[in-house]
Amino acid sequence: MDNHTSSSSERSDFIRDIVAADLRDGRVDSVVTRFPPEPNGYLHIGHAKAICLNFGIASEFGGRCHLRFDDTNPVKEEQEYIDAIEKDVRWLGFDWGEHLHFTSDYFEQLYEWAVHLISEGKAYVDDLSAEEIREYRGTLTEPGKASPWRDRPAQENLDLFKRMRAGEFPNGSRVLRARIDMASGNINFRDPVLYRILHAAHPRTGDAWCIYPSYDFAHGQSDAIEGITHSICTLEFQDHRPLYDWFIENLPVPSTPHQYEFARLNITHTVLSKRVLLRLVKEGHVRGWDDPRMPTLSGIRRLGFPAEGMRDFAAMIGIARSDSVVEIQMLEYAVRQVLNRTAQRRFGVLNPVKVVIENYPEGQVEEMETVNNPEDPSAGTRLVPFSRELWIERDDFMEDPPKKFFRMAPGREVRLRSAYFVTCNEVVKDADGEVIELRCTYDPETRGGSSPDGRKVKATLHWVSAAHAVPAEVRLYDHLFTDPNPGSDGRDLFEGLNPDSETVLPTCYVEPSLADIPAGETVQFERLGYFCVDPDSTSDSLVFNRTLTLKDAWVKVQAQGKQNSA
RNA sequence: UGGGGCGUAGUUCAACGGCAGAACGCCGGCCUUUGGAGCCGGAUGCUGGAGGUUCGAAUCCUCCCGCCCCAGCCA
Repeated sequence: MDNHTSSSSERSDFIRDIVAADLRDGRVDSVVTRFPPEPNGYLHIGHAKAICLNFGIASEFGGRCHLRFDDTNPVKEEQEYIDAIEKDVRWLGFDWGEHLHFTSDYFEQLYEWAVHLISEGKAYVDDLSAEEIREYRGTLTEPGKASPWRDRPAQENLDLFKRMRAGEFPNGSRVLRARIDMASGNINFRDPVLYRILHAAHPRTGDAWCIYPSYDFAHGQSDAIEGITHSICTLEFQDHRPLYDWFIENLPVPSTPHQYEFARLNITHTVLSKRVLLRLVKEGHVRGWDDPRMPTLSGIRRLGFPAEGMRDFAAMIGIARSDSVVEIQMLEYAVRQVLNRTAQRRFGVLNPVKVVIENYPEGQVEEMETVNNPEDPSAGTRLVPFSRELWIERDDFMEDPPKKFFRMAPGREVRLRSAYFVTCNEVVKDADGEVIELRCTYDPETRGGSSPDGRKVKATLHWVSAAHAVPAEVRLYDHLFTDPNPGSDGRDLFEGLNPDSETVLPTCYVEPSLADIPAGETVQFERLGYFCVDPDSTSDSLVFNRTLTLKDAWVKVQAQGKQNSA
């Protein structure tokens, strides 16, 4: 497999440069990366960036990438999350092959290595409470001081550590600490905790253990066990790298992995923090982890974002070490690119208003041929029934149109896509003055949508035959937060939630070819946007989620009009 | 006030001592049986600042400024 001529491998960044140099100079024989999620929540778009990076590098350089669950804290972790994470990584398009691993697989080895450190006088059991440890640690500007237990003899430490494992002590009563440097400017070196007592059932090891290793003591050693060559993580772990290296140097590990850090992803109008996402779910601001408004992979999948768009986006934004916030428009662009190419076109009317074509024979039905995707001739054509009474979009008519409104208006001829030219002659209103029906005539010579005399119309409208229409619920989605940088104004994050992030339209009409469309499929409703069939959908009651709108020049004209008149 | 990082168009990134570029966004035009898509064109930078080295600095050096991360028995 030669990826090196493909466009994706032309992309470069400082990490790929390092990998290429390590391979070239023989520091590694082949590259091994890993994606190491903690199963304490669902994966989000920020994780997708890391997944694309790790799996992408492995595939571009002919190496491999492991999926490793960093499951060292049973009080926060659940099997549900493990299952969801595996599903999401696969959905994104990546395969870890044989290399599904769990840090918990290494608990016995990690324990032995802890014993090794104790024997060398490089670790000790501390009886201080959590609060005392914090006090002894010092502050950012003042050095810490030694715990009274710091010089405990190795034999006593060994004995105590064994008894910690045996379950003789309650939670929080003792910890195992590395013995490094209480005065270090790097706080991670001030005798970091290696093991804590947690009498809690673990999703995988059950009650086999009541002491669990900390992240610092587990991560690098797990990398070493798996032969990871490049351990890639986010910037907040930079300060941990010297400690990561310290364990690799002071333990008889089978390989010497190295850690590299990159800037985590931030996106406007949303938030990528597991803590906040968990709150959104638990407090009911959204309906679940897979709510279409959530930036989780399960959320965007339900919204209708294709995995390919997500991967393209990851390639677009690149990898760097500076903090940044990507405009969500860039993600949306990547998604539209894919959907424009792949989504079949259909007719759907969201806010229906009735059209009656007075000179069209009552009871007549014509099957109008129309293309499934102008971007892809191989998608073919389909037949859409046309009849005397139709639904069109309420927004496509104005009784008193402003200058730049091209759509239907009294006396104006427009095209019904793939059907006929029609002209509105009369507007029927109800008692409240609401337009309820548009009486039109059609020109039989314009069948298919073009006129033999060559006359033009400015607008083309989508439509659905009333007699053949399939009712559907359509859920309109918008950004979760109104503010591009949620919480930046210092107010509570949740006050900035967009109240209009979801709008449910219960009475929409779609063309009959959509009657049996399966959940998960995405189509373009012409002129409106992309719509994905929600899992709530049944053949009796269709439900579509609006993935994204199409770019709409008219909304810009409207906005400018408002500005001018203001 | 200790330690570790980061500053290049509005945004995300390139440029690795040799004319500061791309993508997204924005503006204008063309085209159009989607006001979509596509095509063409345009604007936008004191490369955070000040010194220095050099024929030549975004790039190397010094100082300054700003922003981010670290004081969990979370990861």
